[in-house]
Amino acid sequence: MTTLVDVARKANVSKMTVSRVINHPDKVTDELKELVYQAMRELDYHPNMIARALVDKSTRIIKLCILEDIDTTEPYYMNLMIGIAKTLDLHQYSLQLVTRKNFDIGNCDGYIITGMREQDVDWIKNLKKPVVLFGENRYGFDYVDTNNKAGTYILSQLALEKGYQHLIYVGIDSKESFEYSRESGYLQQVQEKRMVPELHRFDNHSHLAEEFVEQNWDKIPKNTAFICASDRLAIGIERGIVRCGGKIPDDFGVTGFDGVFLNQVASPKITTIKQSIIEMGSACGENLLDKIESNEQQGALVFEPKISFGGTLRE
Amino acid sequence: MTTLVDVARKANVSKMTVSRVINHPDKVTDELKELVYQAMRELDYHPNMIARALVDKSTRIIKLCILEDIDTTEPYYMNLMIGIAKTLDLHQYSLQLVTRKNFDIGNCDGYIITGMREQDVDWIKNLKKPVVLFGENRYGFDYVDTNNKAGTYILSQLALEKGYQHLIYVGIDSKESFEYSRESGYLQQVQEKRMVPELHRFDNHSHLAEEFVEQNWDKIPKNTAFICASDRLAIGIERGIVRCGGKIPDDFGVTGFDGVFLNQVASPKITTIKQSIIEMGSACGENLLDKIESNEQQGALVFEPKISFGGTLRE
DNA sequence: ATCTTCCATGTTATCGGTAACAGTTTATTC
DNA sequence: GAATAAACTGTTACCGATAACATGGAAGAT
Repeated sequence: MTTLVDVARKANVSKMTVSRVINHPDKVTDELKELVYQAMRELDYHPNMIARALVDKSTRIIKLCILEDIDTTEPYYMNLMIGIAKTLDLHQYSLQLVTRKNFDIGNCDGYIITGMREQDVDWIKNLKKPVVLFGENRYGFDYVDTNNKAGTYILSQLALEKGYQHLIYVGIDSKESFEYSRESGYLQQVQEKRMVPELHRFDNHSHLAEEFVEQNWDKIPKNTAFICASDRLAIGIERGIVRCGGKIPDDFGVTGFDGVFLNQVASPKITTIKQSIIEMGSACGENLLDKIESNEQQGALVFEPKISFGGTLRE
Repeated sequence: MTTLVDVARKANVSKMTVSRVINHPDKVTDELKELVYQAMRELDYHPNMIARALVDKSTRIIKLCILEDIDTTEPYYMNLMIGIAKTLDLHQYSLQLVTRKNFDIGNCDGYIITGMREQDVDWIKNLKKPVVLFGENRYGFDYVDTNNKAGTYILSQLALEKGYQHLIYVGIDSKESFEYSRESGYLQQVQEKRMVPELHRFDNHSHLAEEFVEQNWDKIPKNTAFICASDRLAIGIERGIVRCGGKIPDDFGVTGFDGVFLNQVASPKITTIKQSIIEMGSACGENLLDKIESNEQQGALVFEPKISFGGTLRE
């Protein structure tokens, strides 16, 4: 492996000059810089990150901590990791997957945390390394997320444009920030149109939504669209309607949120918000690395939602 | 952060002695060792992996390279990563997720490769760091996998015990080693019972298996069990049988292989081989780390298959 | 023309460990 | 009991980089 010294020898300069060419190129004359660059090229030199890390007491490790139960069937986290890993690789950082349990084993330069709930706030506040959350929050932590409010807002709008006359919101029964945002997107749309909002909340299981439809079938008028906070709930609603003999999308509309896996087994497919988790993961990594290098708050990174058209809203 | 020198000072020895207590404890007297251990405890000392890595030119990075298309809906790779990460964490290694494209960016101490095909063999042979494959192979590479042959063998056996009188094997149309093994497990069972084998092969898509059943429905006698090389194919067979009016499990049996995701949406659930990918991932990590530290071939690690009972074979 | 000041470069020490060698003590041998 | 081997422990150099300080020469000030 070629080292700084090899390059220095070849370029006839001290190794410090080489180091400077890499880290503070403005402090070296163009002439020498050219020599050094050439030597680096000829020797195919790549700085040894380990040595550098030893000096500046860094680790070049980023820990990804998934606080939710990850034993799910969703490719969500896989995509997230792929996205993060992609960025980190480019900057020669490596990704370490940890759980709350082995969180403190080994050092790192920063954290990406996802699935944060209220109870985790203090813990996160006390972390001594930069943190970026994946998922919006209202505690001032930097984060990356889809614009949740805009998502339900535009889906509600679309449903109304398609002529559905009642909009029922089916939310997740949790106090997480994204849920509030999704609710408020629906509410805003409904209020702008001077309609009466109707909200229901369940744990995020399709069968609960399905039961809800079955038990309230007689009270649900035709021409209703359900704006759901997740694809999972949307699938449940869809199944409930089908089972009760309702016609989708002619008499009833359904929209979801997520666009990851479940959408692929539903029939017809749910019209939903598509989130490019990979892309968002990349952004997450970049945000964190910027933060590490600049030591400054980077702010939130919000992705504008895109509708993924399925067959659960009229054409 | 406490260092070797801090510990040495506290224990009144040289830092070399502390280093030896950690790496070659047999070369230090018990008396000093005790002193050092105590100092380490009191100071909560943890060796700096970066410094160590600088000396022995290691990186403490393991690259996981997934050669197949990972944009699937299976949680398979997620589980694999969780398993690997678990072990690596314990040994203060970190996991880097790479694709063939960015494979060479940055150094590492070893590779875990999955999804290898014939065309990758030469490339893998030329890698200069230890490699463990996830998935069996016949090129002499160390690997971790389920005992594929035993899997179809015991499923075939089970089907026969349940009284099905014909066994049809539905395989994946590929030349990968695991497929050969699964075929041979079926074949061995069938031959032991002096039955006539019947094999069909398709790309690993459920609809192909489904079409096969529909097109050959009249030729398939009652009391047949289908031994499938994947859950995906099994689901297709199941759907085909249901669509043609066949009764599962009374008149027809179906078994799969994998037990990861698809099993959860099938109705009835497929009787299949359950693979604990997480556990296998851990084993993979351990195997590789042993190899790195001992510099010796570790051999294959084969997990014995376990049947996951669904509703596609008679009670 | 001499004294600063500034800028580009080189030298030294350091990060936290480990290997190789040196020195010291204890045990073994004849 | 002196010579020699064996067993510990300490010293020094080094891994590959960077920061802080030292040096030397050119430009600017007086």
